[in-house]
Amino acid sequence: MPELPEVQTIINDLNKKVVGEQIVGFWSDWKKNVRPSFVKFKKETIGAKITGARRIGKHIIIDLDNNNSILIHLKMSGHLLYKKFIDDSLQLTERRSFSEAKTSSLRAKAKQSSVIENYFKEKVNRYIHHIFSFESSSTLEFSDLRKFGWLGVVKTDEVEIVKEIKKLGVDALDKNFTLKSFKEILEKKQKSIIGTLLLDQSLIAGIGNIYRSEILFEAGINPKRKTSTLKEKEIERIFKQIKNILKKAVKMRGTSDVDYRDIEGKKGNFQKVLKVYRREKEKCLGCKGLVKREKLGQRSIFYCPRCQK
DNA sequence: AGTTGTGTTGAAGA
DNA sequence: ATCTTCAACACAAC
Repeated sequence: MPELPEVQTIINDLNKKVVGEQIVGFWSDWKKNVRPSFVKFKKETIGAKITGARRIGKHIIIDLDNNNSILIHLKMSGHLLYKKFIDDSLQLTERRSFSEAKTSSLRAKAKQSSVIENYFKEKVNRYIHHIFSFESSSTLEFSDLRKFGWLGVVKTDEVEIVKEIKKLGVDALDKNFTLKSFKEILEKKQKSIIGTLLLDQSLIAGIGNIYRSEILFEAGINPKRKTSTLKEKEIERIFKQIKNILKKAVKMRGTSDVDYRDIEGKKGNFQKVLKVYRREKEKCLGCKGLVKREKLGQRSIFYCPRCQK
């Protein structure tokens, strides 16, 4: 789910709210996605204080004061939730058992308590698989319905050599990603389809399925164009919109089209200004035509065939 | 009730 | 190399 703007929003909030917290506990019920292992992860993180958070592409990096860093990828359905105040009636173990219960009698029992019922009304609280607890008694919880997300601990000075990070291309909002470097990437990838190229994290890191559609709409470029056919002016338009759309989406705290939430469980705002994403068969906002949905590779792409040439 | 799609990305196959 | 398909997983919508 989260693309660059959502991850950046999480990073900004972590830096505001979680820096200084000391980790005193870590719990997980999906240990196979904890690296290098649940036991080693605990050993390397417990007792340390959080010194800051940063981002590379869609990866979250939480730096600790013991020369270790926690790496997190939220993949499709991951969320980080920071909970300052945990109601006494909602102890961790209790929340866990209700969370696992889903439809059973335990769930029925959960409904008898209005606090717990409210808690589980937010879907994001029903799939918590990893929990950090802090000395202050607040928690950082990793909710992940589809369990694709992972987290791990590495030495801070070895973050860049983790294979997932190492193979990333330049970050889309990094100042080193310039029009010149964009042109060089296109030069090397003459045979690529522009809509597909924008998703390739090994070339440019951070753009996902929502923003590639929005970027190409704003640039007026048909997603199926081969990169070799793009004219100078068109390349400039795409580049400008990559920066423009991503920055605007960060300002608006990301897109909560379906289930993205910030670390307080609140929605972003960019879904209110989406122009083509998930608007198939609706009126194009630039002309009288209809927004089209097609498959590019395995993924849906949304565009206006009239506005995007 | 079975099929299809979902904001990600790695690995396997061609 | 490079592209396509599948798999990880759970759920909602058709």
